[in-house]
Amino acid sequence: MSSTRSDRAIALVDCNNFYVSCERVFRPDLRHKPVIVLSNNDGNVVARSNEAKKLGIKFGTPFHECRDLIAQYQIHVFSSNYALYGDLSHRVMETLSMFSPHMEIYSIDEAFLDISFVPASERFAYAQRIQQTVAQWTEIPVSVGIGSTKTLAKLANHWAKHSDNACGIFDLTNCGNCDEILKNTPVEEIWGIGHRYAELLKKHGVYNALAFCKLPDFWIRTHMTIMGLRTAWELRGIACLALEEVAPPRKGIVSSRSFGIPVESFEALREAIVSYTARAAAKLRRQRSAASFLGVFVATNPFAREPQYSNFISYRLPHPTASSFVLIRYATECFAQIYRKGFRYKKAGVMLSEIVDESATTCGLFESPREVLRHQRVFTTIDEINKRFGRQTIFYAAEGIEQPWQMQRKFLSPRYTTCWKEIPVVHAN
DNA sequence: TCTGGGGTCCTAGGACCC
DNA sequence: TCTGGGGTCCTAGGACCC
Repeated sequence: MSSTRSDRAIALVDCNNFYVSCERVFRPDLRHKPVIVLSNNDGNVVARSNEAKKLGIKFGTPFHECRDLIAQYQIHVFSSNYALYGDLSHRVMETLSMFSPHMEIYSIDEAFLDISFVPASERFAYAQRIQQTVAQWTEIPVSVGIGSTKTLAKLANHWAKHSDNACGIFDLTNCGNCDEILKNTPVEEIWGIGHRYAELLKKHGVYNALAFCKLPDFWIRTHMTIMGLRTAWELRGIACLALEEVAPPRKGIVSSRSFGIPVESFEALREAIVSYTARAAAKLRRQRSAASFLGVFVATNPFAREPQYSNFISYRLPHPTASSFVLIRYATECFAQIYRKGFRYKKAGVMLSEIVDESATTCGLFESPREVLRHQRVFTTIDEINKRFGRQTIFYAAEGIEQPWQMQRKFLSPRYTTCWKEIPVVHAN
């Protein structure tokens, strides 16, 4: 079980309470104070500072359910500011890329680094350097977990944050008693085991990671599919998950939002649909793909006691495309077919699927190649301008100007790093 | 009053075909 | 009376992740 463990070393670097840490970069007065960040539309709590966690604020709690605690303890509240988080994430990842030639950006706040080239005895110090450099260059605190597989690196990261000596670093490749660590890790903390499988395992008397990876392969395979079996092998130190250094293109792209207020009119809802389609199309072009299938959905608020309606319609495009013009045209047509008057809509969205490489796009039978090329030039230009000067610098008139349906973000902080108008100002006294 | 958004993969079962 | 066997494709649903 242990022979392969020391050969390979994967570090999982994870930003601590990432969204909260981002808010604190330009608000150092908020250090050591309870801070929370809300999901889109100021719906639920999605990030909490350690102080807020200690006060009993749980992940995912609806905002309105914690108002009392917020008032009582003067918790600082922020709406999600993705412009800020995305930019700071990029800076953290750039910094991390200096520490390994092989890196997988796993999410907005996590990356796996292959650090097998670092001798076992120096890995802890290496992790410290990572931590210090990221802190100095970006002000974002990170934790580092090291293991011989991705799953073990994840598990190590858990202990980096939760062990008594919590310095934010834990090296499982260099630890005296791995079995003891696995034994102290509850099954629900294992990466790849969610609450359903955790329940199932506990029902069978399996409570910790050590007991889990000692289960017979056949049992795991039968009850938890091949995915569960991979997880078990990874915990045993046998790598089943490769480092994905190049993100594979998305197979589906969804752009959807809940509205800040219920929307009833055909025109306002159509604005939202056009806006989401434009966003999805831009994502599509960014990964150099084209979509063959388009879906549109609308829904009322399932939590409200009022007439409910939801519908979804999909449409096979005449040929794969990434043209916003084309996609907007079909999305609008689809929307017109499912819209029903007299409902208070809360959410709408657009899905693009059956995604192919842009080189596979063909010119439609009744389109002129010149027209298609013209479209491509227009979008390349628009995308470039929006990239340089900020999203929505150029947008479609049909997206609307006022956009009363926009999501609610009452506690939004400035876009300190991505918008000239909101750049921080230093006052000299 | 107020409840997010965006992804992945696997499996079972049905339709259909030869 | 006997009532095959193997394959593909699609879909819905379930599990997971951040």
